[in-house]
Amino acid sequence: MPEQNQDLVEGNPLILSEQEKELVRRIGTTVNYPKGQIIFAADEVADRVYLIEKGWVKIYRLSSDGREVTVGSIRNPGEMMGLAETVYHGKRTCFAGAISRVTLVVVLKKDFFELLTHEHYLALKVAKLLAARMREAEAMVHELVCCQVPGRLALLLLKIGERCGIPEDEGVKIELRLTHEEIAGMIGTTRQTVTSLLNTFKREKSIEFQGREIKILDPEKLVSWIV
Amino acid sequence: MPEQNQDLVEGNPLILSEQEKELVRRIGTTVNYPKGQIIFAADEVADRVYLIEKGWVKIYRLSSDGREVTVGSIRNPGEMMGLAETVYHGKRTCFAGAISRVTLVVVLKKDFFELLTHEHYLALKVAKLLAARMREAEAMVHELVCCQVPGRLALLLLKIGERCGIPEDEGVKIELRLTHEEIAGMIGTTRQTVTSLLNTFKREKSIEFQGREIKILDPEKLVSWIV
DNA sequence: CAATTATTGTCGGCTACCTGACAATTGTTT
DNA sequence: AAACAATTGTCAGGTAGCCGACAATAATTG
Repeated sequence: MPEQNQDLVEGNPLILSEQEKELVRRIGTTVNYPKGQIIFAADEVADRVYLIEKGWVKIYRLSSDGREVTVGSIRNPGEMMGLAETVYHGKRTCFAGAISRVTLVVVLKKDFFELLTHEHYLALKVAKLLAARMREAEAMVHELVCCQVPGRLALLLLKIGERCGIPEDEGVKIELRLTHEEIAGMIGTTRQTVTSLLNTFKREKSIEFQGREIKILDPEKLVSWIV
Repeated sequence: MPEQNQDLVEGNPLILSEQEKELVRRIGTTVNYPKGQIIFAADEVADRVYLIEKGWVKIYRLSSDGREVTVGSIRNPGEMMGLAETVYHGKRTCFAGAISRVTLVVVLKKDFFELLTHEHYLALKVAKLLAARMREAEAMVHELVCCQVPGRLALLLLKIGERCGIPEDEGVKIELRLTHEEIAGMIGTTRQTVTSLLNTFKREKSIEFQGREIKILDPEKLVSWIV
């Protein structure tokens, strides 16, 4: 059972506290999705929000040539998703896909808004959450503009490691079984480039492969790729 | 006097309504900044938010080699700024610089939060605002990943035109007097590339220069650059 | 368990775009 | 008006990373 990096829960505005989760659970329905399932799609009406209980979800758009572009980051257990579009407008602009087997609490927009007006400190929490995501998105833009591909890949690995990595002897294991194609979509490059760079990182012993999982051995070395 | 595209005010979540602005004005102080002035800087304590009354502001970060990277879009009159960082954490992560002469209403965090709890529908407005910005940032990421430089420049011109362009006979004039360097920072490319592309656009009569201002003559042609 | 599909590894050519360098023009200061 | 600074225009390398193609594994399916 992957135990979350505990210091990230307290004070992390992205993750709901146990009480907050409880409030959401009370007005929602729990649902399971198998790996690979699409949870919502672009152009659908955004009439519900989700709380992730178990598993990971990727938020992506489709480019004109059909490639998946991960515009948000990966959403972890304890996070909400589908928030921005539900709070704001009518329609989804992106897709949400289950990276692993996922358990979600689904809450209808109407019920969610009612909760927000009653527990009105929650409205502030939502604002904080969106603010934190904003910052993340801005950081992403910054990286895309300033770093080249090796740096972006190194950064991605480090970020994923921090977010949902499992500390082990001699490194941090990333249990998400991302394909190189998925990784490429997250940092704006091609599959081939990801393959070759990961092998470069492996050769210099920054990372190691365990089956299809990646283990970060030397974060320092990865950092040095970030130009 | 640049009159805002009226249909963008109603229903545009980025721009405050007249009543909302009035509420903000009542608890804030009006200040003027000359063109070029830095309004806030990275690492400062984020203890205030701003309402833009007149002029335009760019939100940017500095890359390690000193280039300005515009991570948010340009902020227009009627918009708030400095919101995300004030709502969320302690410190600014980016800079705000006056593109033109600017008039702002400055509101202290404490007072702003008090307003939010009293006029609690305003908290929802803030959430909506941040949600809209999120979407914008995600669109930016998508563009950076999927479009090449000519497409990104075309898109930028079209977006600026829509946001703060002034419809004229035979086109839309962009009154912001952006330098090619500034434009480069907004789409992640170099100054030289911007210069040469703008001239390409001029040659095909998609745009025209009026002094240092740009006028969009043929949006269709610009769209066709977006691969 | 074989058969099929998905994922990874590798390589050569190609091109979009960056880098640096310098001249021409425009804007600003004294 | 002269002097200076900032912005724009242009051009010749150089290169990071894309594209296509194919082989080698690994994972799924019937």
